[in-house]
Amino acid sequence: MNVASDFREIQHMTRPVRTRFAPSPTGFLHIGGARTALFNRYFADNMGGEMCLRIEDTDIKRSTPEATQAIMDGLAWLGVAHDGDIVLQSQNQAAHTAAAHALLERGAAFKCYLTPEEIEAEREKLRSAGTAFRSPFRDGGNDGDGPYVVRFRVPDGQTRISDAVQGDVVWENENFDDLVLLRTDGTPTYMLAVVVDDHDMGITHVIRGDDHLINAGRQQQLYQSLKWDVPNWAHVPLIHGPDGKKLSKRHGALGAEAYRDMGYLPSGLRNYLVKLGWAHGDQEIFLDDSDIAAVFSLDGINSAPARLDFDKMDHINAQHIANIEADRLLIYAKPFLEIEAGAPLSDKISTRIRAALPTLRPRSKTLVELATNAAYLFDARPLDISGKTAKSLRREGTASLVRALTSRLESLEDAKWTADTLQTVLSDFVADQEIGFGKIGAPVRAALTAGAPSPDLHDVLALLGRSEVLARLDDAIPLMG
RNA sequence: GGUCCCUUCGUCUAUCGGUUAGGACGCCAGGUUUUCAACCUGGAAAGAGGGGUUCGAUUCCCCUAGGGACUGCCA
Repeated sequence: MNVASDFREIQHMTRPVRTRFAPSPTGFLHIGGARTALFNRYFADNMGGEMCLRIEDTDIKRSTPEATQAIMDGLAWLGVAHDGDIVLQSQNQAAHTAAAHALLERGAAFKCYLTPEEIEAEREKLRSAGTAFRSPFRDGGNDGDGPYVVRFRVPDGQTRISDAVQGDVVWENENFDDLVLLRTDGTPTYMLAVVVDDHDMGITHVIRGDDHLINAGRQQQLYQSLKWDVPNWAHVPLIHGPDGKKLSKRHGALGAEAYRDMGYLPSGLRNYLVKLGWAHGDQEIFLDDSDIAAVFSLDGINSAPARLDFDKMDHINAQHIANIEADRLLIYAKPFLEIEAGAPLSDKISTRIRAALPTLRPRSKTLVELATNAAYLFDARPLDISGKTAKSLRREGTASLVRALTSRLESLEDAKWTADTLQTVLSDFVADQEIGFGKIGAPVRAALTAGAPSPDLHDVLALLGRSEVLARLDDAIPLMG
């Protein structure tokens, strides 16, 4: 080993970790892509490195600024930050074509004059024969004319990659096509562009979906022909739907924004997603991302595909709702509350909801549930009480009991209108009347909440406030037996 | 068709040749109880099938079956 290669070796080993998330702009941030982004982020954080974002827009026809924006919005909502500027692959064409020409010069690539029709006929034959495509132009000497593409001349032998998740994978090179590097119009293809960009960006670890596993073989050949260092590979299994099939439109909920709209907290989704296919002992709940980053490693990633499980997602999200700080919870919950209320929240209602948070948290797995659980706080008077709930009011003697309670409540001044004193008032009342709590509890709850899910009665009284309670009670008296 | 990847409770997973195969979600039963939750206790529930290797396989190897990816001048 000479000094130069020795130096390169050391440099390679000490190169700072740099990962990348490289989605193609297809319209939204795919939930599987979101998890890939998370893996890249946590791995980089764990290694004290960086994660870059690159948009794979080599296919100009199918790429739009809107789609790119949608992905960025998705990442922003999910809370996955990237380091440095966003790289648009389409901006690096010059480097891509330069690499293709370098390959051409050293005979690792060639010009192929086959027409699309000829190729199609050829592939037809090869498919039944079970062999890979080899261009008749690969060995030169018979220059054609007319339009051509630049193809990679697949080397002989075999290709072995070492994958952090899948282990060592070996292919006979005869299974690889002579793939296109430059199209007829001179534009680079994806396969060339990724290699050049990953190299130019100094990417040390390529962490992506295992639909790219075979591409890693192709790309490694390219790296080697270009005489570049091969990055570390990590191909993570795809996410499947609850039915075990590949995630598709049929399953709904493909994009991150769908999960946002279902009422998941970004931190809850991050927790669920990173735990899907990655394990660290028995720990399931990670409330703090830095705890994940501290223990995240590639060899904790399972090599089998995982199914989405909404029950588990709900459970993890519930833990995050229970623990996130109030201000942030309110920010995320606001749109859901306003949908539930059908109107913007008044200051009075907002204050009421904030006060109710401790009772709202433990019964809400999603923000949608939180909003429905908060409905009793902002429902307009008079409440619409019907069905089974109305029945609990009609019981003989209820009206007089409630009136008795009401007079005690009326005598309670505003300053003493707290959950604690109200609880005492209620239990004293029940004791004095020598009745079970249900006898007064059920109708009062019906009158105050119309049967909507609600916390302990004294909490309901405290949260609603003195005048609202008295008014709602008064509203319901005529309905009582 | 060809190449490659994958296979532990219903689901997500732990186990890095020797365990009563552990945890979580969900489910069931009980407790608490003022609706709905939360919470507490307990329970049922797994190594795809078949061959090897080994004193000993869930763990290593092979075959079969099943699932998946790729097979584009898409990414």
